[in-house]
Amino acid sequence: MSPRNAERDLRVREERVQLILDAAITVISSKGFGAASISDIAKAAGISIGTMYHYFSSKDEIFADVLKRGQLDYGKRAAELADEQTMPPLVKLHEFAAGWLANPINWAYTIMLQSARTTETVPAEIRQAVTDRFTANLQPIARIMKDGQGRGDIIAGDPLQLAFYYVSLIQGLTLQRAPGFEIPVSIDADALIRFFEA
Amino acid sequence: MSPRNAERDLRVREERVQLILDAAITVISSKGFGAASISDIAKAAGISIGTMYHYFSSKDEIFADVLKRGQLDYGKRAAELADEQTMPPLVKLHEFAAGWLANPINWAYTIMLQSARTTETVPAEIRQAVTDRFTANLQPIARIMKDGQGRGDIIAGDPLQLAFYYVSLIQGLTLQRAPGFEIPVSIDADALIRFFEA
Amino acid sequence: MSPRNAERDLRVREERVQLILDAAITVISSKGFGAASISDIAKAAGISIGTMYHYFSSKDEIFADVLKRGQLDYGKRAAELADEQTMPPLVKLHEFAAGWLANPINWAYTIMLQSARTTETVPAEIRQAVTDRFTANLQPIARIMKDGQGRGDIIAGDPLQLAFYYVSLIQGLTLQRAPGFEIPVSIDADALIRFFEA
Amino acid sequence: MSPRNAERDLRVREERVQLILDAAITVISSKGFGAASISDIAKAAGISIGTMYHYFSSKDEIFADVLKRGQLDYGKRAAELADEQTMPPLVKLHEFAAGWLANPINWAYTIMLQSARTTETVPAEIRQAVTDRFTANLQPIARIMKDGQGRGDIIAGDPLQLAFYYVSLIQGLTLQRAPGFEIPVSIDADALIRFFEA
DNA sequence: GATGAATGAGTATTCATTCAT
DNA sequence: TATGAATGAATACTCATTCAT
Repeated sequence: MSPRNAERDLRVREERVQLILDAAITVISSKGFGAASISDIAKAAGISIGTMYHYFSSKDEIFADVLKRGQLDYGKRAAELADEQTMPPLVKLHEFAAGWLANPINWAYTIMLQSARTTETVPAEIRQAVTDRFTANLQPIARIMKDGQGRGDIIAGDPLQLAFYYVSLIQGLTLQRAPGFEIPVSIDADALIRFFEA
Repeated sequence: MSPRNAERDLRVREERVQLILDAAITVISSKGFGAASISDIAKAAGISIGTMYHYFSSKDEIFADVLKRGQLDYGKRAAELADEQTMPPLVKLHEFAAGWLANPINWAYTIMLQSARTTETVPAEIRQAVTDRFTANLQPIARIMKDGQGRGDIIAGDPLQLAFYYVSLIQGLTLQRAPGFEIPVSIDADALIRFFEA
Repeated sequence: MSPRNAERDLRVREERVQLILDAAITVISSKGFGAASISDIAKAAGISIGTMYHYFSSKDEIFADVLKRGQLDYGKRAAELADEQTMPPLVKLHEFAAGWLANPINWAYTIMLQSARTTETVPAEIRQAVTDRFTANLQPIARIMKDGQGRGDIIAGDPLQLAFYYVSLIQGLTLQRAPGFEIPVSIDADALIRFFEA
Repeated sequence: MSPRNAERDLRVREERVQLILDAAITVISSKGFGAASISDIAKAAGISIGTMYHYFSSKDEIFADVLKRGQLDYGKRAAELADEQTMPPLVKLHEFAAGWLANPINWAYTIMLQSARTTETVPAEIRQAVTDRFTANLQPIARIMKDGQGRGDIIAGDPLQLAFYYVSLIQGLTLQRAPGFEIPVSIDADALIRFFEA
């Protein structure tokens, strides 16, 4: 019946979705979360508005998926580092922080995370899902903290709480990086991990 | 006409302005920065839209003034603590963090600060002013850090950088507090200042 | 506090509402129910789109109110005739039918009535309200039927059922009147009431 | 290529067309005339949108053809009854009305007929064609009326006018039948033809 | 023929801002 | 000063139609 190649269609679809999500986070990070419009995103992705709605049913869905993908990528990176066998824990923490701080787009994820969790108009189930993913992503970091404590490299304290403060500090720093309006203080992973060194 | 009336008028005006700014931050913190409308704020302040425009010339001005007042209050509090003579530096840091974390509205200031600094559509001079106030507010905190280092209470390092990381950590933590969607980790000033203890 | 005249404001409001409802039924009757847009109605009413939304919260509400007003007017006219003491019942039926058929806009009410009752996307409570009003409006007509039967002027049968067929016939006839595309049969109240004469 | 294939192709095509028209009237009768979309109809017919456009050049054409087929079917049924030799005229009227009222979809044809004839945006030639078919369809009904008058079974009056009122009454009654929101009056062919009995 | 992704004009709705009273 | 009705530009979303595969 179908003269189409179903497999290829699926691959094209996946590429399109990624294209749109990339465009979305780019626009959000330059225009701000509230001011990012569907037509801005469509323009950035080089597709029409109609096509956007072919892949996403609403602006909210796009934003939710952008955030979800960001959280999943971030969780994957944390899990990879936690499972890695040869790198010392402090180096892992350094790598993770450096990777996050290197991308000037990441502050946008922090804002979106916060907006999704605190804005009353966001449906409760989405707020819960975002919170759950955030909490789940703390686990691998906590494992790294615990490993480091076992080796005597990392300061004492509940590993989960340490992970939480570590992530909060990274997010707090991310927010300070406005291009062109830098604060006269260096933001670097070296200084950051010093707070967690034993 | 009489000086006493002019004086009274000025006082009434100032009260109105504060009333509106209070309403604005309340609405922003509950509905989110992007969704806060002029009519929401007017309703929260118990005045009409027309009256709002007697005191502020635009929505952007209201937002800018909300943020400015927040930054000034915050700076004043930091300066008071820095100048205080009897309290040990670590206790000052504890007090400051506890005060900030206690108010569930403060995350909204963090979001506004960030939005103002990173959104391209915000005029450059406002972005600069916000950054300047942020930088200035680091100074009293840095002084406290330096005092603590002199007494051997606080860890080594550039006091300004320590202040910056301290503030970033507070802001990062503030963002995690979504009412009803708490993360199973306690957020408290005790745990926070431990990172700065010598 | 208010420098406005509350009473006058209310009167202006009521006038505006009527103006909009008038414009709406006019547009609906010329462009069709489905093609009548908010901007068409605003243009016909000589006001801006924003003003429309000042008085009505949605297009659906406008349509519902147009229909409601039509049904209430129609019910009022039926009740007045039923209560009238001197006119013979058959003359009342003639008057009512003639009045309805005289207004070339009335077919639009019939279409709206039908659309509201049969379209699945219309909320059930509105569908029920429309049906209830329709049913209620049958009562005065049924009373006229009964009076006529008592005098031997009107054919036998359940008065409510007679009323129902009478109204259905009027509505069916209304639908046939397309301006410019007339059917070569006269539509008049005389012919209509003959079916109900004893 | 072979005549037999061409013939088969034609039959397949005709079946497809009927399938689409059936799907269209089903969707229209459940979602309403204005809300019926091409993709709804394609889904209901179990074919793709692209395929729809192989058989019909536009949405308007589909609607026009749905209505045309409905009118032709209806006219055919009327002609068959008129030509039938053994059935008494009143029974014919009863049969015709009962057949029409039995199908809960028929109200949609009445709405479409009306919309096509009164909406200004519909091309004049289509409006004329619809009117002409409607008028033509009155002829066999008028013949039945005349036969009945000859036998003394049916009331006096211009047969064409009687036919017109008869059809209008059927259409008016059809409109009242909203599923789930019935009016407490029975709608039946028995009651209907009584109005035409001598 | 069959498919459904792509397009963009059109529509409902919101909201900052103005201004007559 | 205070009010809130009026405005219209901006924005999310829909859907008939086209066309490459």
